[in-house]
Amino acid sequence: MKKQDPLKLEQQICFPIYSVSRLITKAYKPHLEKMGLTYPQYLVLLVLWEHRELSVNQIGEKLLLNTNTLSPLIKRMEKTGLLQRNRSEKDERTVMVSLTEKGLSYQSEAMPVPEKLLQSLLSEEVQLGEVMLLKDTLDKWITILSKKPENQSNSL
Amino acid sequence: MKKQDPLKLEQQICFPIYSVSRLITKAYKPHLEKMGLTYPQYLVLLVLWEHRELSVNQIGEKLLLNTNTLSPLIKRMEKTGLLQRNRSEKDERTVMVSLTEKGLSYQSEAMPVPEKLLQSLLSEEVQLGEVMLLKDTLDKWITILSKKPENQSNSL
DNA sequence: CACATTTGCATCGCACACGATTTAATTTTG
DNA sequence: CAAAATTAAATCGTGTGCGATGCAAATGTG
Repeated sequence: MKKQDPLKLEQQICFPIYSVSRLITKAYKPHLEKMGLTYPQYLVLLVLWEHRELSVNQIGEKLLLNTNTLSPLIKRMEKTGLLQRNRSEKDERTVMVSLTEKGLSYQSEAMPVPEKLLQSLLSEEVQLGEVMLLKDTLDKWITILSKKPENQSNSL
Repeated sequence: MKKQDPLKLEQQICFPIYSVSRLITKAYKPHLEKMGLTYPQYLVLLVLWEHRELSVNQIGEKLLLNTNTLSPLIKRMEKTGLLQRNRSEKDERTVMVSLTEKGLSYQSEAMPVPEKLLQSLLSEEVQLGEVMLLKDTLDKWITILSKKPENQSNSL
């Protein structure tokens, strides 16, 4: 007999996700600002370390972000010398993004960060297995939520 | 033998949290925009439905948001007639926030929303029990992360 | 009781997010 | 092949988040 009032903050599922997301971004901060990075910029580096060269759209597909978010973000990263933007020759509409030496070189410094962060999230209370379960659930939700074409707006 | 490269996007724990948080906000949108609300504004209403009158700081404690975020947000909500702001008489520094009739009246419309959203997150793949586990983990992380005074910046 | 400190809120600047729109390049279709 | 439709980025406007700072009211200290 747990949920009496679905509007109580403590009963909410979404609020903890929203809060933890912000708290984790904050926990990343001291590690990232040594490199002059924000968390979303770090995510862009992650996919470029893995794929070397991608279009703006391809980065967006991997990070689930649209160009209206990515375009200015990538331009800021170009300005700080992390990456370069080049129009594709095959398709003039496409902008290919690739890392500079500087952007590549940050990989080694970034390597230990996720592990450190994970460690700070583990405790007596929260074991690694539990984290893996959580990740599984979240991954399934990403599949569900990013598929939804237009969310149900019947009674608008 | 799962994690070879800690920098691969798929290995990250934090990225799914970040993405799901944004996707959930988006999933809330069609429900909230009927009332002209954003998700953070909805959160403010949640705590006010529960507590009737709170200072800006008290709202911030419950939502883990600072006044530099809340002040403008609350002013926008005052402008749309959802709540009112009053300086406390006991302490002139304190601004007490309380709901208007309009803000109160939205409660009934908001009531079914969390349940609808939860339903949209459940599936063959994701059962209710799994969601409860996830919430437990996240709540523990909120405790851990919101306690950290200043995050470890040893090698700065 | 003067004065330093603390506290509560607000303001500023910057960086996301994202819906809506624009522009230019490519593809489709008649 | 020309007009229409589609696609890739970018731009615009609004609303968060948040570190840093400012300011006025309250509190603490000698």
